Amino acid sequence: MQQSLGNFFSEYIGKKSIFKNKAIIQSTHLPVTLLHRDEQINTLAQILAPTLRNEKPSNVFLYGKSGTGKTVTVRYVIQELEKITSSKNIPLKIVYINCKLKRVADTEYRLLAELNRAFNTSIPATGLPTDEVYRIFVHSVQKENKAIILVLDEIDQLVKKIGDGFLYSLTRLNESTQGNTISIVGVSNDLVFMDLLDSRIKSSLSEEEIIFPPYNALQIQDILIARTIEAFREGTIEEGVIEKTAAYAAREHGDARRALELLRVAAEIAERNGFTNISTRHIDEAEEKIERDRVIEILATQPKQFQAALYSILTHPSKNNSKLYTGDIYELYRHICKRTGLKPLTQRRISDILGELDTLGIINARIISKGRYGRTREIVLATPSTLTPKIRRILEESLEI
DNA sequence: CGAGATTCATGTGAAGTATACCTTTAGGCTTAA
DNA sequence: AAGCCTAAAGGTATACTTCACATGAATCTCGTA
Repeated sequence: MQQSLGNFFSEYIGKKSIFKNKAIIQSTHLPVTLLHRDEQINTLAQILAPTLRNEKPSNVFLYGKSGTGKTVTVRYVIQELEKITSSKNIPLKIVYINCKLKRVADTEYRLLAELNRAFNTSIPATGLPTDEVYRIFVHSVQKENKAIILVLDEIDQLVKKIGDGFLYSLTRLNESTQGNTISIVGVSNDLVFMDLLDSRIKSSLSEEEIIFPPYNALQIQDILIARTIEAFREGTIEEGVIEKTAAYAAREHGDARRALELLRVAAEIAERNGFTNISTRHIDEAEEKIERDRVIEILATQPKQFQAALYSILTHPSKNNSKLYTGDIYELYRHICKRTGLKPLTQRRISDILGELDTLGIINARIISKGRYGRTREIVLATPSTLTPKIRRILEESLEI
């Protein structure tokens, strides 16, 4: 056994890797040139350029569905901007925050705390008044004495959750930081997100807007080819793989990030199974694996109560696939709490939790009215049924059932 | 038969509570002069 | 006397509970044709 492991390792070294440079297709990689986004890059650069002359640039909003290159464009422009500012000693600081990450920036307070962290000021998780945290932030800004560009990625998530008040506070911050301007670059996946905003905020925040249209299949192919040339050894990609990947991605509103991920995971699968080439079959496997990993990742990081609620949905004895309703779930949930020693929450709270599980995309919880028989959420699992046993095992383990 | 009232099961908003954690402050102790 | 530590006081954010009211179509009621 151990002998063969040694063989395995030495063989592993001897084997030629499919990858030439794996980092190229990892999601953190920032390519040297961005394809098919010249217009957006130029516009954004023009908007932000005034910082180079110590003038406050307009606030900008970037729209576009996921994987249309928003984040990468921002990162690219930021990088170039920072190169200039640091070489010419222009006082500018750029802060990038992803609002989607739970527990990092999903309330106003936590966003502020994160902002302060960017200025190397640590803020306790609780205990301070929010306006105190604002004051600390203003103080840090003045101490650094630089113009600030604040990039808020996935800002729509945050606004949906806690409203738009914080945006108002942020724009007003300019009045209290004498001389040091703060500009906001908002990035949103939601195209109609603006409608949720208060009109005052809307006008001050979206002085400029940049739209990111989805890539079409050909553009995705371009992107994939450009990356694969650098990332993979020559001839490791079989005929039709690129096309198939692009087609998959185009089906999902032209999501380039997804396409690249698909390709990377496919390569990993191929390599692990001892293939020297990536074939279309690996793409299919990759698609499955990505979905699996995503669900499992979400699951594992959920609080116990969420897991218990989900477990109720999963194990509810609704034989003939009949629809599940909040009441049914809650009843079973209480049972599960009793068995696991978990303190049962109220139905009110479970109602909210079901809503959150819905936004996480693990379940579909549609609110319906059954007329005479009341109003409730109609709940269906949103995960592929092949995953159910696995999810179940994970939950059972975590809940110690 | 059809318009309007009723009904159910739960959605939803607001206000209150428990918990965990923060800063400030005051008192007591130690230390150095 | 100054400095430091500790504990209590006073305050906050967050997750949750409690209370009260809102929702909306199936069903019921009852006047009318």
